[in-house]
Amino acid sequence: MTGRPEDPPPESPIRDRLIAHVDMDAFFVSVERMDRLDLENKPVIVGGSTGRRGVVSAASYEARAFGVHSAMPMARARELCPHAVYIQANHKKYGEASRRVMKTLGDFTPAVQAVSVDEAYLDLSGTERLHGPPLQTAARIREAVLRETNCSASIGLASSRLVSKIASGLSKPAGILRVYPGGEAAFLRPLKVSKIPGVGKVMVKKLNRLGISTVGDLGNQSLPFLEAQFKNLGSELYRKARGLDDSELELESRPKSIGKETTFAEDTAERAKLEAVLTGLAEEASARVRRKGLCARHITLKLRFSDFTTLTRSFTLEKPTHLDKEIIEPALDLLRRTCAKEGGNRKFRLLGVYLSGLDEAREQPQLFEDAGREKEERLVESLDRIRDRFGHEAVFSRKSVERIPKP
DNA sequence: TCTGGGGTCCTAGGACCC
DNA sequence: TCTGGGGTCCTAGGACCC
Repeated sequence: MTGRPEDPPPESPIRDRLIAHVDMDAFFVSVERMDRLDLENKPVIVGGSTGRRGVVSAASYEARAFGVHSAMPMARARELCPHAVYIQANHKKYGEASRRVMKTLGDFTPAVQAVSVDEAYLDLSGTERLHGPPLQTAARIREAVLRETNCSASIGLASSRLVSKIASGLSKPAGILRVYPGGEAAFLRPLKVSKIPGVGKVMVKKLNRLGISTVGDLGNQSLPFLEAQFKNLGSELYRKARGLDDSELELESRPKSIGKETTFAEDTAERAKLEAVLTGLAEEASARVRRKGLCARHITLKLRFSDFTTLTRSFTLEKPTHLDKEIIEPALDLLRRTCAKEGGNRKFRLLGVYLSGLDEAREQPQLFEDAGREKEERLVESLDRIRDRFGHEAVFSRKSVERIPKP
């Protein structure tokens, strides 16, 4: 990262950067509209997949007019907007559309950080001679995305990730908003504190209790006061309120964790079913870890009871692994121990497995006692090949098959 | 109204080591 | 006998994001 001629000298002001935050508008809805012209101008709601137990993943602007928003329980959405078109979320489809969006963004700069399926930061610093003035560049990016994917995007332009993200949010839908260097604090001052990324429901409540409702109010507080109230978060708030953010784009990153969880259509206390489901979840999570060429050291079991209380139990392996059976066994063990201790006869609402402590999979030295392991490696390899062609459901372990009740 | 599934980051206590 | 200080790892929980 050092010594390249285009790097600015370290003392040069960071605000010379030009960061764009590209945020797709109601992305899942746009993708669904690609192959359904009849959805144009109608309220459309894309929702979760667990029977009636879903939440809204995306709502078209027509649906939002009725008060529907993402993360809202589907039951509530149906009350507010019964005449909307309801569509089951298809994440595979959105992932493919997302790749096309990111590829299009990559035509403007190699410095693209995809932060989620529908959002990316672009570092456009120094591209003015190539692309022209920033606002014009943003308009061309928006048009290119629309042309290539038929999806609408909003774009914020500013000197940092923080401010460009807030700007894109305010410009929605299909807008472009630029905050000029030096104007960050004035731009932020009138906004509600909830506009600051990282300030959620809990923090808003706490701030409001202190008489702080706008970013301007927040900016009037002293650093010691905010630190006393919020510890480390306080100093972050102090900086964010002033639009200060010198964080870099993360252009290449390895995931920190990979997990798979599911909410049952109906709560259950049936041990055989729980173990079968957990086995399936662990297999799928470890298959995804393998696909990325990684190994995991920590296994976390997540469970949620009928009353929505949620707990996690984790276990650290001696050696990282990506083998199904080395993950399934400890996961089942965590489940059994937890049931014995605090399960009682409580019904479960959700089960999940998360794998973390991820690292590159390394070739293990071939020891004699590893013959069984070697066999296991070849087994999962061939299973993965089948799954690559036919999907994860093409192959089940004996355990998860035996115990999954026939639909 | 009744709460998905994929994640990230932070905090904090206790164990353990030097 | 009374009792250090720092660092790292493990575990659990919680806020937050899309």
